[in-house]
Amino acid sequence: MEYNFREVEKRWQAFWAENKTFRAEDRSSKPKYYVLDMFPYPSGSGLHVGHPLGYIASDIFARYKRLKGYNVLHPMGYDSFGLPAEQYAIQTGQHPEITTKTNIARYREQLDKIGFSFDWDREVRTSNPDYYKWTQWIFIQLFNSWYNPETDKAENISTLIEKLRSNTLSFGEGRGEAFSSLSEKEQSDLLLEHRLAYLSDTMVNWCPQLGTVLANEEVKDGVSERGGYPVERKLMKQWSMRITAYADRLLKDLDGIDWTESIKEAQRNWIGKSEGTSLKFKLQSSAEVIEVFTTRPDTIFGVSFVTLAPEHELVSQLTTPQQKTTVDEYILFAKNRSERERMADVKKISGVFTGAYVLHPFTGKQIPIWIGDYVLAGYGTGAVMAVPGHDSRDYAFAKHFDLPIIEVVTGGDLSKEAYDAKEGKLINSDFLNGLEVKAAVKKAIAVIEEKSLGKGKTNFRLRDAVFGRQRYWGEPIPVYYENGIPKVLDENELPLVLPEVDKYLPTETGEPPLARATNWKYKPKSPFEGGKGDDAYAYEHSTMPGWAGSSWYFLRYMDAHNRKEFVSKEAVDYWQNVDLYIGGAEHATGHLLYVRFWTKFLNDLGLIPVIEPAKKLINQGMIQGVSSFVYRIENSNKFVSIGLKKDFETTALHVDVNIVNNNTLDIDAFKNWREEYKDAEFILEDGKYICGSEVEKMSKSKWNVVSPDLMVEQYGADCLRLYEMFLGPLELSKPWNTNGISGVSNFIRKLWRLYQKDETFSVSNEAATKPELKALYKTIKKIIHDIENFSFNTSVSSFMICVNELTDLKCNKREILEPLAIIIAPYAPHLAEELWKNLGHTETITYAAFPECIESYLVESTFSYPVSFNGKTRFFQEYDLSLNKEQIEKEVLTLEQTQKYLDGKAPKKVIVVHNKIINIVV
RNA sequence: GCGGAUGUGGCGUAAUGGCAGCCGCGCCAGACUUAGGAUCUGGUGCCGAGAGGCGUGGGGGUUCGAGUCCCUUCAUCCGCACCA
Repeated sequence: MEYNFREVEKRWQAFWAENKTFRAEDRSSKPKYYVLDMFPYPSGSGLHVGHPLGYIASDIFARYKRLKGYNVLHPMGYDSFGLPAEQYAIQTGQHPEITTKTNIARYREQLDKIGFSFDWDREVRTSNPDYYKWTQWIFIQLFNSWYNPETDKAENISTLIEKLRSNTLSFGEGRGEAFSSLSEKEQSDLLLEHRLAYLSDTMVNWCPQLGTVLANEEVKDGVSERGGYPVERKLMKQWSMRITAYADRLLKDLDGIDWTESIKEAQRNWIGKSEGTSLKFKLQSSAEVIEVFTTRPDTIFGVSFVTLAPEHELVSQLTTPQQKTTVDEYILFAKNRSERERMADVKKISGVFTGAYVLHPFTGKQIPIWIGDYVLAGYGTGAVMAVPGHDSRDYAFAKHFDLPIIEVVTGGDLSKEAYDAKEGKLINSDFLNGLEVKAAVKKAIAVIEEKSLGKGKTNFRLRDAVFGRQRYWGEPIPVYYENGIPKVLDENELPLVLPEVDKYLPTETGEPPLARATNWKYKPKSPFEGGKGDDAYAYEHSTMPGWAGSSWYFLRYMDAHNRKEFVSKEAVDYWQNVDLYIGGAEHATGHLLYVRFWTKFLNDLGLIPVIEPAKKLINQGMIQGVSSFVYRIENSNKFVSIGLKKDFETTALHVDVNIVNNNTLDIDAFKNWREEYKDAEFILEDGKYICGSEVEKMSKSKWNVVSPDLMVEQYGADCLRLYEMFLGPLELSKPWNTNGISGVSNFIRKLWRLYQKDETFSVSNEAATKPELKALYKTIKKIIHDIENFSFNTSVSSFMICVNELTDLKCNKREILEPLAIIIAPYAPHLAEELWKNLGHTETITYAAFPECIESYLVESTFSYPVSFNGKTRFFQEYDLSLNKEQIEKEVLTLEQTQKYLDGKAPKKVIVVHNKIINIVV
């Protein structure tokens, strides 16, 4: 009886759904294990074969853990707010909610076909009001919190107000003297400078085409990540998240989590901690000072000019009348350059002299002040002390404008380039002379601090995250404005539901789409209810960014239906955090940083017991598409096969990979593919049309998308699962090809046949032989090792070896085949369930016990030693494993073969490695 | 520029410092056959008739022994980047 995967897979999928087989228990005596996939954005084009790669791996792991006796939480949901649905809505007028629902339904259907063991009762959708109510609630907690540097954690804003009132603030600029006497608006403004969710005038990445601001992570090479539109810098009143308060903890806690080194490094880079010193330079002409930040205070005597960012606040004040026109022109020039232009000519040096001077803090010498756009306004103090001898950017600037270059550290050749290395001895440096760089840095800081010229300081590259989006399809920010003062809603007023609008575009006056909503105003309580009963107040019109909902979803799965809390204490105390998180590496500095930030914040408030969202993270590689091309001869409807195309002027056109087999075009299918090709003519080679191919990102527009549905239809879900794992190491990116899938398909049939006798299902109850037991237990050992090391490709290969061996042994015994069904169940669950049932079990295989590895079946009494001479293996000799090294050495030297290879010479040394190898050195 | 990764047959890949190429695809030969893109058997790194030699991007080193460890260099991919 052949294995009918279509019938079997459908039947078991129905069984699992009906019996809620994969439901995680909230209370259990079993140890817990939480396996999470990064939830998908439900796009209109459905899943392609790349999506399931990570899901299959996590599903295997989840199923394995269930067999190992764990209470496994393995949920799935949808990150369903986002730009594509909104873009589509703008084009078609279709409400994003409708397209989102349709897309989700399609995703669900596709996911179900692959046989994932998700606990669907816990599904979450970020665009669902029951969900975003709590996203808004967390926003309110962030608004109501500030970061107390003394306790090094977030606290309720009331503790700050208390400090301001009692004038006991021991840090900051001491602006709280008369807090109580400030107006409500002034108090609000002051508090906004401390709240973790705050409103401020911020330089934002503004994308005119998308009509919204973007976070730094959403801008790549000066253009928007989505759409690729130009992005410019613009000052706007914006909601932001004070993630910088957590910079140090986000950095430090990386050491405690088992994430890939590349992700951790990307985050370290992004946070960009740098330790140095602030240093004040007094202006020559006034009492004002320019403060700079430097990591090389040791080079202080090498300063030959000071450079300010064009946006620096002192620029207009210190520029001399003679230089004013030049400087103003330069500032205008710098301002109008888009980010993209600035990045494009990083190498081009531009700047102007202000005409003003500062005094060197130690020598008192005059130092010219320049303006240059290589200095960034947003980093440090927006001003640098230029040491052209030992900083390559200062060097380039000095060379370009012919400014002096002073050598203060030995070791370089300043006529050629700057010497940036942090080694060498200090020269021309007064009290630092003769010191090594490291010692000089220490000494310089000490002297600077002693003379109150500045102090040790840490800077981060990390910026606060802009949180508002001028978009429709996102969570409304639960804020209204009362006389210009932002106020958050009460918890019982949540969710603030996304209102209906007539169009999904900004208003004519450039307001976000939410400004189109009619009657969408905050109505305060009437005087009868104890309120003031004034006018209705305007709500905030921007919405939250895509990463808001995904920054805490891992918590919601623990308690998905809780109507009173975002997650109950009981649930989070039990489930803690994610044990295994699998997803793409593209979220390294976006989602994965924000989710860590919110986790730490919620922990500070005592709402959850963990400081990190996931203990272990694995990034699956990307599956790329292999595009196929046909070559159309210019001005014709004639296509030439790739081998002959050099004789013609041709245009390469993408062709649907589904009508190309092994680079050979299905000509009839091509003619039917599109009306315009109905009468196409072809120039063939060897009677075939051969297409060209190229590896590209899998995308609809490149016609290289392979949907998992087709694979499932043709080979079955188990085959797809095994094959995707068999492709190679999980972390590796690879182009999709189905060249090897027949091997996996054959393997499944071969495995099925092991359980058959005379064309029907039948296993024997005879006792297994030693070689049979060895074949099985060797595999069990390997599979346990492989799964626990996430080496799924090698485990598929081990299954193949095992089935090959058992086939050779003609093994048909229950003692072997029953455990075999269990160990393969995580990989090929449908097949395993069917075998399990046929073996006479009435329960699902999901909770069977994973077999222990019994080492005694693997013990051998002899070993066939490779005997090598000078490292080259010459022959094999079997010895009893009870023999010790000396005995083997003695034995092996008496062999005729050995004598032959020794060729009369005396062995210099004989190395015997027990159970491994014999090496004779001549 | 900084950081991370990866280089092994025709292809995807495998090898706790111990026989390089497991497993699979492809290919070659054969068996069976109601001629199928089924199934089964054998072969398949390169050079060589053979004995044998050479082989894990290149060059050094450590070691009895290196794909694996160290140094160096090249190539490809990814992330960050006038961050003082």
